[in-house]
Amino acid sequence: MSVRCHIGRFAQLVDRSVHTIRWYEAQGLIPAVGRDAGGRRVYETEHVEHLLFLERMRRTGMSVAEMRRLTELSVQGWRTLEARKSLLKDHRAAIEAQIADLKAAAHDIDAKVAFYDEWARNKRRPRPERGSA
Amino acid sequence: MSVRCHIGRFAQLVDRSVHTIRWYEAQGLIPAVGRDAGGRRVYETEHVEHLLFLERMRRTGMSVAEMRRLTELSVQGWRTLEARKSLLKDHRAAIEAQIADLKAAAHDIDAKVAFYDEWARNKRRPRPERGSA
DNA sequence: TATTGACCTAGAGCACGCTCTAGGATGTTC
DNA sequence: GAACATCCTAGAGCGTGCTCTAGGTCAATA
Repeated sequence: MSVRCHIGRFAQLVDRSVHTIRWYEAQGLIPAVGRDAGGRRVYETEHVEHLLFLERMRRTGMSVAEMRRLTELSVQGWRTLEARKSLLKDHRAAIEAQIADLKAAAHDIDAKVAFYDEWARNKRRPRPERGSA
Repeated sequence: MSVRCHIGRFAQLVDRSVHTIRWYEAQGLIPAVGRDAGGRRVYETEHVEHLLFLERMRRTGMSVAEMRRLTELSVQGWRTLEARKSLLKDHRAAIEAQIADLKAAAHDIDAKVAFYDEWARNKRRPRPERGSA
């Protein structure tokens, strides 16, 4: 499926606001956006794919600076493949670290809820309080 | 192990700055902090445990508003156990959603890296570009 | 041709979570 | 008793990532 559209439709496709799309472009996150005869931005399939990928990175904690770097590199073609791989591998490591944090927090919550349940059951606060809230 | 200390040591124990600790207290994240004869804050074991738990929540995306709510509830004793459980279960669901996002992103990165590798191997960009960067 | 809606630029404003400054009090050490 | 670290309050400032306003242009529709 091929795309060629103005900013409103594009914003819908990548699930960001029109304001945000223009701001992303100003931040260097969207390469080579064309204009129509009336000066309006025209987006193509590649822009959608690029932004959907960045969106996934953003939602997992990649900063605008890193997304800009990735975008800069990608407009420079094959010479930057290694640099892009390196950036992505760093982000992947950050993702793994986040997953570890999240799993630990989920475990802490389970322990806390069990603590609350015991408290409620016995109608008195249990002694060995591991982590309080 | 039992703790009774001033703000500097406390900040070390929970790995936040002294500034941040005072700010957290102003935000209602630290309940019932005592003072010594000179007016300096005195922290106990329970404060350390409370903050270490909040720190885990914070690192997994819990907002200051939610941490404040949890703190408010916890100073009110057993009557708020259900409310606390509910809040924690909501956060646990948010954590599961984050983990799903992170796993999807890791998968996307792997696909992108594979794409780059094929590009480098063939010295030309592969056709079926699923997600571009 | 008048209206309407989508678009344009430039720049201000905002929510969040800290982070730091200024000016001063306290308390331990030499 | 003087120096120095650590603490205090009140409040300003900052980095990030948007979000919105003002004032105007463009093009399709009635």
